[in-house]
Amino acid sequence: MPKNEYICDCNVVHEEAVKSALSKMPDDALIQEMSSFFRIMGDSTRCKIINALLCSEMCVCDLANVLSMSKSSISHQLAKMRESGVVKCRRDGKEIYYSLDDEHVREIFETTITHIKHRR
Amino acid sequence: MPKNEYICDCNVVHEEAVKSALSKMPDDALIQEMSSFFRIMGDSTRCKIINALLCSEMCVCDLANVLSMSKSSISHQLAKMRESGVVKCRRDGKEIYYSLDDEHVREIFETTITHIKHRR
DNA sequence: GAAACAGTTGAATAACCATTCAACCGAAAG
DNA sequence: CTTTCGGTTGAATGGTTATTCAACTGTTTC
Repeated sequence: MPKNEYICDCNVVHEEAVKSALSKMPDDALIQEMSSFFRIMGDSTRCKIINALLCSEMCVCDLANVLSMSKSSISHQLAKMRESGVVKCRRDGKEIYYSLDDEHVREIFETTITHIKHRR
Repeated sequence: MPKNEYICDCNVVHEEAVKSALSKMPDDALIQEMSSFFRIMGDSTRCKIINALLCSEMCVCDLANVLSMSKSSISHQLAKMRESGVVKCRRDGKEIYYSLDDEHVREIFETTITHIKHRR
């Protein structure tokens, strides 16, 4: 009789809860997209960008001035934020205007502010 | 006359928007706490942990079995998640039970799932 | 069409971080 | 008090990532 029938280095304590959690676990693609979304939000530079975009859409030069950073650095961040579904953009002449992807992003951001302030 | 009166390497395009965004920028402490919160959510292992905790509270061994990972690894992650206000814990005898810090965390997590699925 | 300017991109460096391993702590049971 | 077991912790390492720099696009204006 095996001492431990589980993969990890300990015995399961609550078998029903483990089975239930396993059955409700989303597929790996969704987990990857979620963690990627949060990872992109999880940087102080990008949080400042999101904060600026809460007010109004902005071009790269505007954001560079708000954050006192180079265009290049801001552009690199915006590219990642766009890829992860945090911001979207539109071109108008020479300028490219960035804004939050949709209201979900605003909601997630503002609920987090509430959460942080609440637990202080 | 200086060609560029701004800190960054380009001219501002929309001065009013920049000023407005600067005046509404939260203090640095809040930005740090927010980005730290999101950074902790932004890892596939930790997203799976949060998913498991949506169902019910769990001890470290339960989570190790759900994720097929070592106790040590799970424990390291939980320590960070606790520090950033994602989970809380309580001791009952030998076991320590972890759960989501509060309903805000659940709301942020579920809104993000909705956002990801919506933009697919 | 050439200059000017908003923005992008790739490579390189330096800082950061997830997992592993081994040792350790603390509560319960014998 | 000793053993057992759930859980924590610190150091080490391999992988990831933010910023800088320099070169490059694409659009407008002259």
